[in-house]
Amino acid sequence: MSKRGKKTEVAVDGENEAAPPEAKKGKKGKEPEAPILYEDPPDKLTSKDGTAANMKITSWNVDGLRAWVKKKGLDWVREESPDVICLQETKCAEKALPAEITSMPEFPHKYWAGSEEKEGYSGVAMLCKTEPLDVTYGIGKEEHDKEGRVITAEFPDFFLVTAYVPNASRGLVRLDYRKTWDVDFRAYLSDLDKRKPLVLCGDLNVAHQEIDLKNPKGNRKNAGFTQEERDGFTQLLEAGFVDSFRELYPDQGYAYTFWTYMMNSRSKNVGWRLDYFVLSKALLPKLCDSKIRNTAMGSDHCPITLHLAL
Amino acid sequence: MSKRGKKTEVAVDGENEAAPPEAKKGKKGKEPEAPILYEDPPDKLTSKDGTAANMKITSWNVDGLRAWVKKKGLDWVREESPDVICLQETKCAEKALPAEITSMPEFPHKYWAGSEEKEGYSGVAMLCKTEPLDVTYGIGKEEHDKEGRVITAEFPDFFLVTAYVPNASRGLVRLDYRKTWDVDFRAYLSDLDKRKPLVLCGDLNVAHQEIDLKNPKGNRKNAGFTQEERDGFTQLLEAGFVDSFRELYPDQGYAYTFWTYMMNSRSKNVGWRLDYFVLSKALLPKLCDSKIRNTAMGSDHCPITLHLAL
DNA sequence: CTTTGGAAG
DNA sequence: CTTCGAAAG
Repeated sequence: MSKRGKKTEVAVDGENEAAPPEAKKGKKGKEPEAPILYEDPPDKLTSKDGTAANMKITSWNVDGLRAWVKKKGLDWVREESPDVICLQETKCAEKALPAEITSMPEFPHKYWAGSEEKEGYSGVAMLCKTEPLDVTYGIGKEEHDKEGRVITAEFPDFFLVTAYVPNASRGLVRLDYRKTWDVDFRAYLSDLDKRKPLVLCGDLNVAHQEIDLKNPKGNRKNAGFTQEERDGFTQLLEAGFVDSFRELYPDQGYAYTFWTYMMNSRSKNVGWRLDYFVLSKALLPKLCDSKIRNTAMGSDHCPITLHLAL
Repeated sequence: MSKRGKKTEVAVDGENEAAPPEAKKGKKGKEPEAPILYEDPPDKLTSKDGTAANMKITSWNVDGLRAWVKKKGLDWVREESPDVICLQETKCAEKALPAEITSMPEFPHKYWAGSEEKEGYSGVAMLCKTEPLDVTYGIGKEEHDKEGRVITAEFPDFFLVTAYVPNASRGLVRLDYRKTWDVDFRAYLSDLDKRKPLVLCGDLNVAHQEIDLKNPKGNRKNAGFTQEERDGFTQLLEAGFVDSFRELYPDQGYAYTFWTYMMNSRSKNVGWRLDYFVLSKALLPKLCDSKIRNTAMGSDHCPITLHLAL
């Protein structure tokens, strides 16, 4: 097989695709293009009916908690000062957590989930300023709950679910598993939603539509943009949920939350929107804003922040 | 087994053994002691009969060539400017060598040996200003020659052998193999010595006598100071070779070439003399000096340099 | 404590 | 490209 042929197995985020289509018009295609960056507008702190925001939630795939702490990720969190911070891909056993985070007084209530098999793989966390009514781990299915991917916290007005959805992987070797996950996870969320509206946040490992990644054409066969994964997300929305960012900014392109470390993708804004706040439709009246904090560094993902007026 | 009991498996190079015995006399043993450092005296550049040195050889266990290059190891080599530089523990396949070293014009003649099985394990190199008459790899025994441990170069007046001797390892799990190695390596050197006198340099992974490491008492059961390894070195000398440093400085203690990265051993000079220039007795009249360059940084070993007047 | 390749992303 | 644990020292 030729080198070019093999390329379909990895994400198409290279040099040639750095410039957006518009910028290429009438150009030789060789000179450097100014990357189109998405500038997160000022936070809107009221809901549609004018109620003031009183709940701020941040989600960040940190790609290794220990490295991220060293890169001053916690300083950014302190500055952002959300009521809840949800972290994905902590890659850290609870006993190996740095004291900087386990002793953080701003968040007295801390919850950790890690992979039971592979150390340093997957893992999510939720840190809260106020204590949840209840906290549970996983989605209630043995086959999915050994990799530390989901924490659910119950608050008076909503469930908060943070998730690190399984990556379909190079060569899509785990796409079949991902499809099973998507079905079961959706069932889990639908059940929760019957009890109380919910907020789902985290790295959902899918770019939903073409607008949600820089290179839709080249990535149709790649993990994160297969038809199966996109359909999974569509089905989630059809089950009564909304993509809060897309709800508020239906036509906003170049708004990504992940850039591969390879090929200087971030500096060229060759990225993907993989991180979401997905809300039960019942929470839509409470939605104030859904932000992409793409200037925050420390991971290959950037944080996202949600404002609710409960 | 208790934690204390387990401690016999690893080298005793800790805090408690930092201070040399003399310094402890009449002290509580708690206050910090000034470490006794060995200061390498100025190089002597003539042999016993007054002939000027004309061959300079340096040997350095670099503990990972690529990291060592990044830490400016090559700058030190350029400054030292030996006729031959021998490197051990390169941990680098030939195809992965940094251009900084493969293109180094000071040494037009470069020879590499790497582990055939495990990538990034073991490996030695020899870089020469003048071309050797012949270069061979290994010691002519299949069972020993798959780990890239020996290069032999023939020069007009001597063979130069550089070696990275197998570590007996934690728990001495490889001590049996080491004993076999010692026998076969000694036979190899004896055979060579029949043809032409030789210089053996490298990490011989043994501290010969108590004077050759900071904590002889605690390390009798540890790799590098077992009776078996020490006897192996004694037998090598009995086969007609001399430890050039010890020959010139019979009573010099605190002269080490290796300090574990653990427990700040180097700053306390808690070390071992593991790197040697061993000479055929016939070369003794040519010996000018045998140096320990313990200010050179970039590895857990320091370089050593030999001056000969051929 | 530090290096390396390997899995994973 | 970067994270991590593993093996090795």
